[in-house]
Amino acid sequence: MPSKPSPITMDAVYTAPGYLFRRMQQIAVSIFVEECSAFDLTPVQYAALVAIHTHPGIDATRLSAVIAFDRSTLGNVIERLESKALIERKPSRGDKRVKLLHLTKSGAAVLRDIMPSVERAQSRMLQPLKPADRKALLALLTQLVDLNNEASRVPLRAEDALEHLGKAG
Amino acid sequence: MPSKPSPITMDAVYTAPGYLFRRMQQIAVSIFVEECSAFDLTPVQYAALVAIHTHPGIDATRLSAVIAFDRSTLGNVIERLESKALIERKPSRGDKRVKLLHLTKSGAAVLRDIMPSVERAQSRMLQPLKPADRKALLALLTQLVDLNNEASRVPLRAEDALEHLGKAG
DNA sequence: TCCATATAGTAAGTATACTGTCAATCATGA
DNA sequence: TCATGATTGACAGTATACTTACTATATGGA
Repeated sequence: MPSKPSPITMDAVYTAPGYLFRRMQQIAVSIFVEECSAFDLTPVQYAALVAIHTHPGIDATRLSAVIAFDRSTLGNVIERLESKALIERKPSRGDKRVKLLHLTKSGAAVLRDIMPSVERAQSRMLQPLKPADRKALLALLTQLVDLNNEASRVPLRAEDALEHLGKAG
Repeated sequence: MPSKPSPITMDAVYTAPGYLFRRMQQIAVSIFVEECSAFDLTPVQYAALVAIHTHPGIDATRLSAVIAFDRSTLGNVIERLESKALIERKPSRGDKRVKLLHLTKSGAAVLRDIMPSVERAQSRMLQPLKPADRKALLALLTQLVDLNNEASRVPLRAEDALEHLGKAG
């Protein structure tokens, strides 16, 4: 038998996981930007720098798979990083379509220097919880993101990204 | 003594709570939009509709406090809801600055009809976890968002929002 | 070789999210 | 009452995030 629709209250919003994920993401960005204000880097730009540092000579499409960010969005992010002279784009010899990404000296220095601030930011996000709860939340979240990988518009493909090494350039 | 900086790996990104919150938020939006595609409503627009339904005659500033969304952003959201004829803006008699928000008949109908899809979406987000883990994650997340409320740019002020009732109009 | 298909990067369009700023309006206190 | 400061909604500007479409280029098979 069909159940009567329950009256709509704000709990329909406040207790919904989607709402909590959104709020927490906004809080996380806010904390990150605050801790890292001296470096003028957003969380997305930071992640891109790390990935380019870890995969020198990666191209934009693979970069998007490695950090699971949208390809179109990433184009703009790359532009901003380039205009700040933190990265360089060089044409690939093998494939005229792709542009290979490398950190500049300045980009490598910024990445090195920002790390302590990033770690402070990441700590602050979970700070209000008891240590055991921090571990539990992180474990559950890691698990959930992994299990939901295919549900995301841009699934994480960490493996694919390694193929390019040695092939391009 | 100062510790040597550890080499930067992708784990600096993958295991960071901020990164996991971002990924999970994107997955959540993706699932919501998919389940609710028949209604052409975004998660933010849905939350606004619920809040306006629950607080008829609320103004934009209080609405922003009730759902903890940025005031500037909310202006655009309200515009879109109005252009879809889901809500109405009426001038307040008491205060010439404010515009009071109400659902239209159409808005109330959409809100009633979309609820099952929203609930399916919210379920799907946590589906991959075991039931006990879903409860645990939700509890920790609720706690963390609440404890971090003041760290967010737009803290939730559910109480404030109730004051307006009976005063305005 | 040539054609169909696939891919890389780009661009346009929409929707959040936040920063500032501004004019109009309101509330308060001298 | 009048000057001051606060509030409301609007706007401009920047940065994600995603969709669709487009060009240039690669690649595979007939």
